[in-house]
Amino acid sequence: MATSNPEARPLSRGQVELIDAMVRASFVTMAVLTRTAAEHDLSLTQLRMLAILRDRQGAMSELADYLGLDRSTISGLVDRAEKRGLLRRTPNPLDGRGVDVALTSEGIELAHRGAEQIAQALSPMTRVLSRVEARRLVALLERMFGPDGAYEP
Amino acid sequence: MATSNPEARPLSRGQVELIDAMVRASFVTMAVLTRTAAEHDLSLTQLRMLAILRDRQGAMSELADYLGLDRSTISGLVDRAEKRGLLRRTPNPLDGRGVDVALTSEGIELAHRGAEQIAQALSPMTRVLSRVEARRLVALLERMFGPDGAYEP
DNA sequence: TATTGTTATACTCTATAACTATA
DNA sequence: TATAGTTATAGAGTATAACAATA
Repeated sequence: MATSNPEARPLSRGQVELIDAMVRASFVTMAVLTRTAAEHDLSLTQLRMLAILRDRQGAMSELADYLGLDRSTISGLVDRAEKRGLLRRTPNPLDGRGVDVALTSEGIELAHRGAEQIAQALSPMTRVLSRVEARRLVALLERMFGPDGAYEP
Repeated sequence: MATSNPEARPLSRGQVELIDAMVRASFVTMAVLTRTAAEHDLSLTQLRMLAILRDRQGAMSELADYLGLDRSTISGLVDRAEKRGLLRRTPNPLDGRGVDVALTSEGIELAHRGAEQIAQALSPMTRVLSRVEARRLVALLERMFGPDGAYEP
């Protein structure tokens, strides 16, 4: 439900400008990510799943937590990726209900190439900044959104 | 197809850190946008459409250009929004083939509330920065992604 | 009883292809 | 012929509800 909050704290002009800039930058960044994923016939969600599984394999339910999606949604995502040979399901030996998921070598390679290609696709923008500016921007973004690892793309 | 480019220019460590930070920040921002839209039973695409139409009404095909989507996709989006009373189609009086789209007052109000609520939802993060830092961040983002208006969220 | 995962169902988003009406 | 828009179709992503198997 829409929690209407008519007495929200008013935002300064500078705050609004920053929010607009962040939203705009995010849309551009996501568009690059989506396009890069599509070049490999992957959705953004599939690419995120590969990125997560590259760092840590685990149970279906853990995957659901990381991606913030329902378990039934994960079943479908894993189905399609498994059919493409990108990952494999294995029954959890300790819990008869559990199913673990791990990338195949093909999946690992695709995740790696995807990450590399995203970086290349974004680099024309990031290269605009000097070394000092880049470091400053990273520091500001981490102040706002938390340091490395707080979120899993 | 995946244009594999094995000889892409290598990226410095600083560049990679900046790219990672931008991607992470974008995912967080988009998650806030998606959640806020969902509170009004809107998809992110629907919210974008309302935001675009708030600034300028126009032809279906213009909407397709702004959103970067196929015209057939726009037909469906407009169908559902029209059924909800958020916008209205009117035949273009100058071109018998054309159909113009404009928000209803209900649509305008929802677009306005949506934008306000997004700003409120993002403000806990942006407020972390001082006035000077915020201004600096906006300048850096605009250097990278172009100034206001280059992209339409 | 509670949890894990799957399945059935329904809806949105998206593109492609085929179509119509107009230019 | 070319353009604007719609429709039919197909497939992915998503959630809810119902379910089976296991804990």
